[in-house]
Amino acid sequence: MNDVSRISRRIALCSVMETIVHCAPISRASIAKQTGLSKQTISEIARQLEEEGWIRETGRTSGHVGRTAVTYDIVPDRAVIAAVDLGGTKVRAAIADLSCQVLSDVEEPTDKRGGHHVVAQIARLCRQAAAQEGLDFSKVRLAVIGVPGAPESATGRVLMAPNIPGWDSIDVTAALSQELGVESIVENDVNLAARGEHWIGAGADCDDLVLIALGTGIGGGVMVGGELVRGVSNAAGELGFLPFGSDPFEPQSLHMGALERSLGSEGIAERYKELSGRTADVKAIFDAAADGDKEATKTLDETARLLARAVASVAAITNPAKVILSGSIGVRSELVERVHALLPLCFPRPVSVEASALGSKGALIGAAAVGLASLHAALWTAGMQGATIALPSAAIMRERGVAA
Amino acid sequence: MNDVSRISRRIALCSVMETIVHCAPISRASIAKQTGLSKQTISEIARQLEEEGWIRETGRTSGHVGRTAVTYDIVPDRAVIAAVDLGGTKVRAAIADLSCQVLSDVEEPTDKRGGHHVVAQIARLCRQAAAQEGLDFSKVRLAVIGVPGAPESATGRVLMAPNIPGWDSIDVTAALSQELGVESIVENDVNLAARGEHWIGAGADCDDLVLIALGTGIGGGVMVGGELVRGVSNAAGELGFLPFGSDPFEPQSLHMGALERSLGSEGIAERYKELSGRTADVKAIFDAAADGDKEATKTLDETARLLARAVASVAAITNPAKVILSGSIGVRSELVERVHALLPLCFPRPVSVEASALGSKGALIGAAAVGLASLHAALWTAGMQGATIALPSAAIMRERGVAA
DNA sequence: GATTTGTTCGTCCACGGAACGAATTAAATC
DNA sequence: GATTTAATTCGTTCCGTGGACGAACAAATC
Repeated sequence: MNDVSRISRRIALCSVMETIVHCAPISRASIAKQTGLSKQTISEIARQLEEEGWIRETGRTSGHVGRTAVTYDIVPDRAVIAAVDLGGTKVRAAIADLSCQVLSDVEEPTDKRGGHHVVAQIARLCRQAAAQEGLDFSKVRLAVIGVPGAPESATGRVLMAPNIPGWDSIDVTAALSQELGVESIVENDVNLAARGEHWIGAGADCDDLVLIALGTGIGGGVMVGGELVRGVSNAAGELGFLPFGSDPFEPQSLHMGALERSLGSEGIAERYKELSGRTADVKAIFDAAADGDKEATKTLDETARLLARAVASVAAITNPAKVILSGSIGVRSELVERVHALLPLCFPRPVSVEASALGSKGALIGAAAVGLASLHAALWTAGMQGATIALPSAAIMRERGVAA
Repeated sequence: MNDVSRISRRIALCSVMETIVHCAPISRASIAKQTGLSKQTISEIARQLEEEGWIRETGRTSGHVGRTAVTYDIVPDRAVIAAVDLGGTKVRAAIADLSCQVLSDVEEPTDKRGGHHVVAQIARLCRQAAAQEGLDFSKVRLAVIGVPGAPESATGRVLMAPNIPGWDSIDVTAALSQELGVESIVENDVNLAARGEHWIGAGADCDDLVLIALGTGIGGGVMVGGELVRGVSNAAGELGFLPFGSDPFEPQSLHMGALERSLGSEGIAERYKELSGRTADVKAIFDAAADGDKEATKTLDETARLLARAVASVAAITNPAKVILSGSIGVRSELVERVHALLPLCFPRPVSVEASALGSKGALIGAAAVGLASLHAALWTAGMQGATIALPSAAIMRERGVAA
């Protein structure tokens, strides 16, 4: 027997697993109803899954007419993944299990020495996170690492990550895989944040969205049809290089993009200085504006105009249902509200603009989402073209008490 | 037997059809080798396909050791589709058959009365194209119509199509389906052009590309991972609304986008007038520049700078492997070369920029591509998630003598 | 004779449906 | 209130069928 004839079992198995992940605990009869497969097919598959340790009996139904049913549940720690959010100042790691719970979040300041030190730090944090849940690290099958910068898939290097010295010259993916002993996926952190919001955050209700992260710099995560857009060199969503805000043809705009120069935190501070003559960091400018400082208010207005233009740009190109603002600066309601007011003045179509729901956990949750989807795919769909096991919906996750 | 158990046959059938479409004429033994299915499975399926009239014997192999093989081929006119490119000034229609040949291109000036008159005209042209190939119109299964504007899938109206009066208030899709008696798909013409270039044009070697059409106005077709990006309201690629070029917050920018106002043909002519005081249309400006007119040259420089910024914008957001310039103005080498020179000055990553290979036939070929893919899907994949029959590659099509 | 094509035959996987026993609740009767 | 009966649901066994594969073999050609 070759590929094709076993494929129906594969499909059946996937749809059973998906149903259990979504609806556990659930009886075999219910699975049969949901999947449309016959009861004895379900029984066969359930027997196999139980033998292999993926699921187990957890109880029985009661209280309604008819025979009680045995209910099955995922064995959550049969396989887990590690999710990591590497920032310029701190690293966070978490473990996510097969039932899609995100567990044991640990955190540390980023090792300033960069290079292999950070690789080792990540590996240590992952082990620590696993240990904290009482899990043997061998249960970890995959690590997803969100990084600020553009991972280059061919070489494993991470380009444009100024806060992590040395990562543009070592094969980070290989080093991490080696250090952890499992496959690792390195992905841009803003992309992951978008994936996170799409799973259980502000974008859970739409498959076409863009997340704009505004902090020290500006970045974007683009999703089309529920899939992340990575681009040919993992550089999609580099909104900092949108050619307006400052003169895009000035040579410096090749290093720090035209928009980033005027919309990044430095640019905002500079604008305030130009208007008022005073030096202040972004937080101080927000405070000053709240206290009625004219120039600070003007600075925020100007900033929001640029942000609105950035939103208009992505809306013009990918026409998303929603644009999510995130990052320490992007989530400020002063900005979000200004964008609400300004966007209709420069873009004719309605675009829903919202602040991030997951905040600083976005990238970590996104890493979990990517990792779990990838794990499911590796374990069960096994190369079936187009077949995927959807993650449980935001509604289900809320029900299970996973707060954002 | 229900869905699941028949699925392996479905998959086998799809992969046999794909192989025949790609490699016809081909023997059953070769199909078996290519698909990995066993010889007798292929024989069974071939028998069924022949009975249903999809394929037929066309010859026998000879000249090599061993028994001669019977070769099979698609019955090309067993089912065909109609492809239509509706422009503001003319309508073109073509028939494309199952073997993916695009036949019998007919053309007419667009009926200026708009509305149902244009619907009727399209239907007539489609019938005419079929008749020209000696095909009974009942062979046509599907029509794909490229239109300038944004089709609204919910209502079937076509928004923002100023040259076709009335189409923003009638259900065009339904009217066409009714008039033709077959399902019809209405799609933005620039999107289709992108799809066409991706199939057998300048973008045949990459799955992430953006086509920018520069003519009277400016539009974009975005492909990510080999799929068209339509956006939540079919308005992806509305590059005219990129917020630079003119002041995006001027109220008029809500009607004609900021970039379109300065990069559309009117904007170019206006720029020339401002610089030189002379009135000229775009073609005359190109001619004047060729004759050494300083202001005309300056106008083109300015235009190319804006175009380069538009390219930079899409490159920053979706990071395509290639940007294809098309449209009567966009393909001019004077512009393409200037963009080649200017883009590296305002965008740090390499992006391949090329002129369209299909020219004015792009949308028509794209419509054929969309239609054929959809027809294949309807006939054989029949709702199998993720399964697709790929169109024959550009190389195969070239071999068959389909010139761009 | 070597090689390739295409058919026939037997086998095996996998799904579905019917029938049935088991387990439980709801209703009816004593 | 206790007991019997009906209804319902769960899960298994058994059998039929679709469909793929491999082996063997006939046919056709160099």
